Order: sequence, then C-alpha cells, then structure tokens
Amino acid sequence: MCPWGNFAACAFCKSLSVLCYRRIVHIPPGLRERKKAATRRALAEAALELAMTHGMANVTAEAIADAVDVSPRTFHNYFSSKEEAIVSLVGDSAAQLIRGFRQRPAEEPVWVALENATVEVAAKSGAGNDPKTVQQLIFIRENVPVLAHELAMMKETVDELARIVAERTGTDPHSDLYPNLQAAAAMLGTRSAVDIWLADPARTDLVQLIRQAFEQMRTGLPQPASQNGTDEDVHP
Amino acid sequence: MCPWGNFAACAFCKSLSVLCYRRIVHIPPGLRERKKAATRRALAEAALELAMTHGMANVTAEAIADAVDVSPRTFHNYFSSKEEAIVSLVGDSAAQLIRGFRQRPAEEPVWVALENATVEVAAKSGAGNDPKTVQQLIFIRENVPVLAHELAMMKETVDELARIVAERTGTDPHSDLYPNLQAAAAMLGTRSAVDIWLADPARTDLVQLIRQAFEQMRTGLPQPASQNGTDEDVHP
DNA sequence: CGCAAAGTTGCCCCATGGGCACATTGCAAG
DNA sequence: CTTGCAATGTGCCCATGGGGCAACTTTGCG
Repeated sequence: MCPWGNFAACAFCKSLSVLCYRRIVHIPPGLRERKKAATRRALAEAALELAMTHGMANVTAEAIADAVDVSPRTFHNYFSSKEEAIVSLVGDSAAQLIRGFRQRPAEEPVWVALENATVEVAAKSGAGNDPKTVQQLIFIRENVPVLAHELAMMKETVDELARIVAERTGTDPHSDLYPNLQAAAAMLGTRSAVDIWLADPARTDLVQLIRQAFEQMRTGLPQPASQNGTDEDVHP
Repeated sequence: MCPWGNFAACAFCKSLSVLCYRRIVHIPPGLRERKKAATRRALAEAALELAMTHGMANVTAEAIADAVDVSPRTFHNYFSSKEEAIVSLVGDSAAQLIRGFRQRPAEEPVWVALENATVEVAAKSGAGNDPKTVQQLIFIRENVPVLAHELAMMKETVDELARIVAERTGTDPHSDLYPNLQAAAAMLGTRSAVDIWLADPARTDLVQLIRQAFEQMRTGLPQPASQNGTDEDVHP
C-alpha cells in the first residue's frame, strides 16, 4: 500500500505527513485517522514555524507540543526529533515525485520521464513563488542538522527512484551503475536548480532551471563553462 | 590556512581529523598539537570500533571516552555526538579529494580533473580491498543517523568543489548551474560507483567503476540500459 | 624559571528520547 | 445499545546527550 512498497515497514513513509500519505494511498478517512493526521501535520508545521521565528536552538519539543495542545510525550510518539518533524513536511514533495515517476507512460525514455515527473512536482509546489515556501526551503538549507535529515530522506528517495528505473529497464540496481546514476543525476540536477533558483526566486524560473539541468545532464556535461548555450539572463 | 578557506570558521574542517588537517596544512607539530590530534583520532576510531562491534545504540559517549582514557566531558569537547566522531574519519577522504582537485594542472578540463582527483583518492584509500575499510563503509551506509551526518559533510564537499570549479572557469556558483552540476555529478558518480563496488568488493574494481561513472556522465546519460557499452562482467 | 595560552576535567543543568502502564476513544461485533 | 478490542494520548521515570562554567594541568615561549 505504500507508494513504493509497504507503508508500515518503510522508514521514509513513517516520516511523511500522514495527510499526504493518505492522499496517496486513498484510505477512507475515519475519525481516528483524521485526528492523527491533523495532529501530525499540526506538530510538523508548528515545529517549522517556531524554528523559523525563534531559531532552531531556542525551540524545545515541549514548546512545539504546547503550541498544538498536546503532551510533550505525544510529540515524541510522532517524531523522534524537531528535525524529523520539520523534514517530514518536505517529504511530501518526494512522495509526489516518486508517485509521478511511477505513473509516467512506459514509452517515455527514463530520463524524460524523470524530468517530466520532476517538473510536475516543481510546478505545483515551488514555482508559484510563494514567499513562505521560499523562506522554508532556505531555512532548511541553512540549518545543518535539519539539512542532514533532509539529505538522508533524499537519499532514500534516490534509492527508490533507482529501483523504479531498474524495473523499467530490466537492470539490476545492485550491480549496474545505470539505475543509480539516472536517479541520482535527476535528484541532484533538481537540487542544483533549486539552489540557483533560491538565490533569486523573483528573477529566475524554477521550471526552466530544472529543464536546463536535465538537458545538460542528458547531453553530457559541457566542458567549458561558456560553452553551455543555455542563457545569460542572470548576469549579462 | 584551511584547505579551502579558513580553518577556524569552517564547520567541515572542525569535523575533520586534526591529523589529516595538519597533514594538509603543514603545521609544525608541537607536542600540544600532536597530543590533540592523537586524542581526536583515537576517539574517532574508538567510536567507530565500538559502534561496529556493539551496535550504534549500545555505545555511549562515556564508553568511547573510557576506551581512550579520557573524561566524557573531553569527548564532547572534540565531538558533539557519536555520529560526528565516526564521520570525521571519512572526512579525510573528502579533504584529500578537495586538495587533489585544487592541485590538478590548469590545462586539464574540469571534468577530467575531477575524475583524476577522485581516482587518486580512491586508489589510495579504497581500492586496496582492505576488508576493514569495506566493513566501515558498509556500516556507515547502514546507520541512518551516521549516514545523515556523512551526507551533510558530502554536501559541504560538493559546495567546495563547486567553488573551485567556478574559480577555474570564471563562472558564478550562485547564479550558474554549471559549477554545481559538475561538482555534484562527480560526487554522485563516485558514490554510485562505491555503492556498486560495495555490493561485491572482491569481484569488482572500484577505480574501473568510477571511471565508468565519469565516462557515462561525460558523454550524457545513456537512454536505454543495454546501450551503455561498458561491460557485462558482473552478470553475463 | 615563570608566565600566558591552551587543553582537560568535574560539576551542574536542561533537553532529548524512549520504555512502561494506564486512561481514553473510535470502532465493530453481538 | 452495549460491550470488548485495538489503537492513541498521556504521565511518570530514567539514562543519555550536549554544553556552560570554573578550577586545575600542561605546553610553549620569552
């Protein structure tokens, strides 16, 4: 039932917002599930909110729990740390990416499918230039402990993408470079694009940057810098 | 004095083994420095040793400190956590890579320089098929908290590599995709290669795998799996 | 030799993280 | 409608993490 395997045993899934999880797996929402999902999401959002306003070091699990009217012990039932709570919010995008990639038509070459799936997610969540989203992305990048958690989650995402690539192409992810390279290159291209975008979200276009990154990876990394005939829109 | 900036302000440097750091920066070793370096390294190695034998969860900072005949408080003066101590050992390779890349002749194209620097490090540290090294790499990959720390360090390494690429090519790492893509692709190719190698260290050649990964990245990611005319040595 | 700088340690405090038992609550079977 | 079950929320408790402080020790240098 898990978007990429079984939910219960998947550490990645556990760290996802349950709301997102249910949206993916289509569980009929009982009262119980709804409350749990609400609590989880509320905790995660409160964690991010508090961390962004007061700084990571000045936020305790207790404060987060209080903000949601829940016992500190309950917070630790959902998340094992502040970092995990915050990163769980970002996990939504990763799950969307995986699901989107799974659903790409089989005729599409792997690399194109990866690009389209990525662009789809980016268009929904980031390209709207929502200032709050931008702030959050920057905040996560600037906080090493949070970043570490996010990178770990990203690695799991890459592993899963590689598994799907391997299924699609009949290769073995444990002995062939191919699936890992494809998946990791896609993720890393995306990340580079987001990094550049975040430096100036108002004047650059995230989707365009992502497509550029995928294009450069597809055709091979250009040797000299000035040779990549992409653009000079940023600094003419 | 830091291999890529100033040592004191660099979180990455701080997490490095001081022994390695000094080797890079060529500080004349006073008794003080030597003792500190020895303690740091001893702590890191004890941490890894204990964690590998007893499992991550069953090792306390106190146990590590005892193993080195040092107070627990001192352990926390060097490292803020078990994970950090363990990862600091791996940081040596990262520092070597950065230093090696810096010293590559300017005539070499960026991608070639990255490949050669990477192969150089790999040839020294991993390709010897030292079973202990292999065990350590696997252990780190299997322990999520440690892995998270390692990935964070890896990201810092990529950032630094990107800065060097930018210097070499006169591009701006904040607004151009190019430096980030190059650096990240190199790191990721290496990582994929190591992953494949670790699945069967005896029957595969790490350096060869790395060169294959770089080759695939350079020529552009091959669309169909069977099209990458590299080899079929693993599963004929 | 003696002083300043740097490192080590003990002490203390608070936050973390998780095991346990008990209360509570949705849910389903009767 | 009731009653038992299973899953959650909660309080209690404790070992560990992680770091500020101040005393003490060692090292390097004049």
